[in-house]
Amino acid sequence: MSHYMQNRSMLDFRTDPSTPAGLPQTVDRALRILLAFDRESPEWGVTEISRAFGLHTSTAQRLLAALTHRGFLVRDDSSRRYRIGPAALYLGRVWDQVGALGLLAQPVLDELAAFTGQNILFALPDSAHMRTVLVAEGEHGRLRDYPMVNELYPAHAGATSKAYYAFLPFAQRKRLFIDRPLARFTANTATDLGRLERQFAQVRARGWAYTEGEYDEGVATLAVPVFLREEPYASLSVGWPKERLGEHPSDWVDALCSASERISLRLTHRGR
Amino acid sequence: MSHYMQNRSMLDFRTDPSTPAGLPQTVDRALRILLAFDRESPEWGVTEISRAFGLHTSTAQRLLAALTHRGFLVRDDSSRRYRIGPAALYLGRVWDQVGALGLLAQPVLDELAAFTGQNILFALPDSAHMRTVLVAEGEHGRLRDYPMVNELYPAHAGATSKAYYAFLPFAQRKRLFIDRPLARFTANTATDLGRLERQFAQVRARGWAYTEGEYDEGVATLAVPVFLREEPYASLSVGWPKERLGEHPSDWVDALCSASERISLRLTHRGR
DNA sequence: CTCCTATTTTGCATATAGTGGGACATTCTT
DNA sequence: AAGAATGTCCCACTATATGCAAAATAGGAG
Repeated sequence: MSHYMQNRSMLDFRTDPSTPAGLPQTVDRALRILLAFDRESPEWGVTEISRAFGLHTSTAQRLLAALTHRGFLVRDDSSRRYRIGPAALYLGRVWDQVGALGLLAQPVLDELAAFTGQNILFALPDSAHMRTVLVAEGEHGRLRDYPMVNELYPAHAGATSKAYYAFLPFAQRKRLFIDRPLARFTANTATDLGRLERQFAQVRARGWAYTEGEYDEGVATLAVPVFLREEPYASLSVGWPKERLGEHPSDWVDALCSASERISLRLTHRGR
Repeated sequence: MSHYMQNRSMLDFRTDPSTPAGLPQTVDRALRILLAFDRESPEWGVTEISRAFGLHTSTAQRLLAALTHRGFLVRDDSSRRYRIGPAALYLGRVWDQVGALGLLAQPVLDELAAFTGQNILFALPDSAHMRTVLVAEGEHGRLRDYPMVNELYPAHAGATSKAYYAFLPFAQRKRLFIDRPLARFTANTATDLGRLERQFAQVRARGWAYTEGEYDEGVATLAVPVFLREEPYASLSVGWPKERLGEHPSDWVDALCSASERISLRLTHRGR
């Protein structure tokens, strides 16, 4: 297991308490407050915020009101507590619509494609599948050979899916596979839940997934997860036609891992 | 066509230029600047921002830097222009993870369910389908009769899908239906592209969709679109078993439309 | 290549504008 | 009903964001 997965919970833009000199401190405080609304603590009162950030209640109250005025928070009038507001939905849609993910990650994929010479794939989970959202073409792999944007791969077949779903909490993964038979695509597809779970365990132990023709008969794939803070977020993979097996796949593990980490860093607004 | 669809582009939290007295103006400026990054203008320079908001370049520069420092924007060093940052992705995920949509919309659905006595459904588009994300149970409709959360309905069958897909730009809708045969679910399912497109046109003209047993044989559905700013965002519908047809469906059109509008208002941070 | 223009960045003095203290109001507890 | 905790409002003060001006950098034209 490569080293990069240890420090996923480092300091990032959410938790760093310092306001760099010269920047409007009021704005920075407001943004830090906004980022405090997460899954673990989705609701905050004025006093809680003031304590958590060492501010006067008066100040906290005004900052919360300012965030609320633009829809970043909403206030429940009966409980007087604040929650995340519709501007969060709006920003998330803008992120998608302008293809911001691509602007951040594509350069990393392109480097990988140049390094390996093979096609690179970036895929996001989508209802018990992985959906390719970014691709980079390597010199030895014409895109027609293999992946296109917006293709779907089932959760139980192929390294791309395995690298992601292996790191989902067991309860969530289980829910995906009960009541649905595991379709067989090739002779290598695991159609037995026990065997599949053992494969996932191996992927977790190694930190990467390698499959040969589990979904597409002639294709070998090497994949690693991409993390967003503590959670698996996406999957990054190299794919190549099996007959060109020459290169030893483990040669690319390090490159994939370091690319995955760079993307993670960018997605949490650390490293460039 | 009911009246509510006229004023979709009213003033909302994004465009209102006034900072209410007592609120920290710096914060409000920063948030307004952040909201200026949308699909139409995804990139801004310091001067552009300063002109658009009537600020000194110096001020604009510091506010942009503050937003960047917390990951809400990213700066392209070569062009010195700013784009939306990964904090937008983060906030969007928080919005989803804490079920903020439900907190905003569920009360409206519950009222509708009480008013109509039937089951109410709120569905979001999901790769050529509609996925139910919120339901409310009416006294005459046990949930078992009809909808559950997380069910999928194909884009070409049933009022729930029609109300949404009718308002997609033609080019986008077309892409969903080419190369895929339209599956037939019942005798009423439209499997011909021309006929389907005429149905969409009718939905647009009326502002609502009504179908009987196009997907589930025994079910009648009345649905309206929910808009987010200018774009269709979701679908809101009443469903009931056809044998209880007694009530005239058009009685519920107004209630559905006004509920849809209330949800829209909340999603753009106007009305309560 | 050099000059010119447009844009961005930095430093600093000023006064605007955010802050914290505290009083008042409200809600929840016991 | 009394007390505790939380939220809101108002005001004086000075911390802090601002505008100015100059320097630095980039881009375009000749």
